[in-house]
Amino acid sequence: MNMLNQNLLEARQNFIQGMSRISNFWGFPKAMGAIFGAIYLSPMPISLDEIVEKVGVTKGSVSTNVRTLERLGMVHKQIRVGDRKDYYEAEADFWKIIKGVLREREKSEFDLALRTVNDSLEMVKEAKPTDTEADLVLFYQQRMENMQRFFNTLDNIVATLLALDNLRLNSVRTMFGKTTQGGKE
Amino acid sequence: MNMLNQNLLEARQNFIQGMSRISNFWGFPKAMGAIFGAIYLSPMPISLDEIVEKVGVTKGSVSTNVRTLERLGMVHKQIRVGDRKDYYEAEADFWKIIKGVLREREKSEFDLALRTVNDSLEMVKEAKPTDTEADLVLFYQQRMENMQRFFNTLDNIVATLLALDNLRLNSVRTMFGKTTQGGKE
DNA sequence: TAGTTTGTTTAGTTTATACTAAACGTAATA
DNA sequence: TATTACGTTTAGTATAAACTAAACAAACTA
Repeated sequence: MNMLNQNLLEARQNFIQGMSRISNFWGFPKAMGAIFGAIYLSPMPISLDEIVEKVGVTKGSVSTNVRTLERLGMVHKQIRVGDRKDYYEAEADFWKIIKGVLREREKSEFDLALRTVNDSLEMVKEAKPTDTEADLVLFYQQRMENMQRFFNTLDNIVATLLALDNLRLNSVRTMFGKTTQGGKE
Repeated sequence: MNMLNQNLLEARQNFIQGMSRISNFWGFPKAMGAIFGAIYLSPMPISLDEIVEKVGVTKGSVSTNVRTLERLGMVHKQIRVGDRKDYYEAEADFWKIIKGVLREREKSEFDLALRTVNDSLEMVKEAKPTDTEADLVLFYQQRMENMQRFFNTLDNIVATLLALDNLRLNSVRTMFGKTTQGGKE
């Protein structure tokens, strides 16, 4: 099952390398992007060892990275009866992916930002200022509430988008792009 | 010009620390967030040395971090005649900020992603496949074009949002949030 | 039961990044 | 000209993250 065509090999290599760069730029491990690239360009579900071969990193790295890819919904694990290998295939619907990523962030640390601002705001409100401090307290309040509103609005936007997903995000797609994007082909 | 109220000090400290965490989470330097927090909570434009005092990092760190903050449009430098100090004030319109950040990303590395996929796609198209490779070439093309469409759509969305900014993003704000967010107060 | 074949975990190394401390450059002032 | 007051740059250090190599665990196979 070896590929012969040199041009194809180069194209794949170039693509994988590009995914690596993109991944790195967005704050993810380089290998993670490369691994996704390899899986994404595999016509058949691909085993861990094949990924190792195509990407050129160790099994350990692939193992951990592929797990976070799966957690993000970017790849799907496939197990087969009578075969101890795991096989992975890429999620080709990128809108589904960003939905998953948003949901992840939403949960974890997004509303922690909200809580932080809230706490500080409470502390300000509890402060008993002297006359000279009255203006400052007011200013602090305004600023923190301003930020609070912003985070809340962002929160609503994300929530709306996630809810919109029931419609498979078609509305968003058609609202903006000149080109439309299908799901899995 | 020392602040006396202990509660206010704690509130500010808590806020700055929170900004630090948020910054860190989104892949920016911790000090950067803290510095923005300090500037954001200053009623008057604040000098570099005052930032040092309030945040507790060195001048060098503040110098570099404040510069990237300015590049992102999160703070604005203010110079005064007959005063060699630089003063900084925070941009309080967060929608303006994310617009700036998006524009930054847009320019730099976003369409590099597009170019990468494009290049790989070109390489695939130039490949002269054997009969057995025909299917694979087709598959590669489909996958890469699929990703290309996605990036293009994203690009369009960002561009639309940026254009929408002429309306000061009011449409987006009112479209989603239950609460509305004013600009500078 | 011993031996393979798989994926996972761990200990250690490498690498990248952010920070500190201090030198530096520059402009105003005495 | 020397001094002072500022922002910037640089050399070195600390820290965190990602990767490698190898040990390990589990499940199947002979």
